[in-house]
Amino acid sequence: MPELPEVETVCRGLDKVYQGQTITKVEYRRPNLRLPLPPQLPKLAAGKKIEKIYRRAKYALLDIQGGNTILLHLGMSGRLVFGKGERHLDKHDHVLVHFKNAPTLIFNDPRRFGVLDVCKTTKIADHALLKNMGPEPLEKDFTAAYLYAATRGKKGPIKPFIMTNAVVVGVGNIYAAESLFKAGIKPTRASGSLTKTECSKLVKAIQEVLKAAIKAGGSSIRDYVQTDGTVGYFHSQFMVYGRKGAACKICGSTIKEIVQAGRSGCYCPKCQK
DNA sequence: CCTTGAACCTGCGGGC
DNA sequence: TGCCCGCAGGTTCAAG
Repeated sequence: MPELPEVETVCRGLDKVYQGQTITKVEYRRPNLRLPLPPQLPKLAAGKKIEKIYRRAKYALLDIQGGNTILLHLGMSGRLVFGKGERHLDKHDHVLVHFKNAPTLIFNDPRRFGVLDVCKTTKIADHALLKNMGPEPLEKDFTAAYLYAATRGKKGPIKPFIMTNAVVVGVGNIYAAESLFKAGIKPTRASGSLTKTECSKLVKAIQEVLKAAIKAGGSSIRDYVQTDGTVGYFHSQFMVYGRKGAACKICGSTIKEIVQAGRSGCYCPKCQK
């Protein structure tokens, strides 16, 4: 489930629970996820308080005492769950963070596309995983003028383009499809063919879709963090994603599916030009 | 330079 | 019931 709205929601929820809490121990149950787990982290984190938890792109960032920041990426299947006692550990519970006076935080990730790393807080923007990231979609530097300039001369299709982190972060497969529907733009359009007006519509659509999803996610953070996250609370809001063959909620046309850059996506052939 | 495709993993649902 | 196949919210790297 981890797209930007989920990560944002998780960060807000975690911050409430863990800000000011003292880590007693970081425990690895395997040596790596997508990348090796940082061997220095358990020593760096033991006895340190968490100062704050926030988000950049799809990374959760945890500032800890001593000037270090933990980077956490949930990949495709990562979840953060509260510990219920070690007897209930799942085979995909890879990292456990124990606290002096708060529930154990467990990083569970069956597919192991997730990432955990640590670096100096002052160097966070230069971290290899973050340094080439484009603007945040909900910040003021992500504008129609920016997107228009970025798309000039680009021949590739717009959907994979807006999913590129160097262009804008946090727009995953679901919200790319939903945003393009909302903006009335066909996912196969050459990026460079978008007019200024269309860029403006697309920026607005991305922002509105993400904000709405964050709002919906906010109501499900408890389920998401405390249980196994099985809920599909936002599915009912999807206009196109996962709706291949179904009727468009606006015009009734049959929703079509296409594969672009290895990712399948849906669109309405009538509403999207 | 740009774009596409494969690779990294496990689990689940559908078809037979 | 069970096996095989395709597919899944992300990112990176190599090849064309």
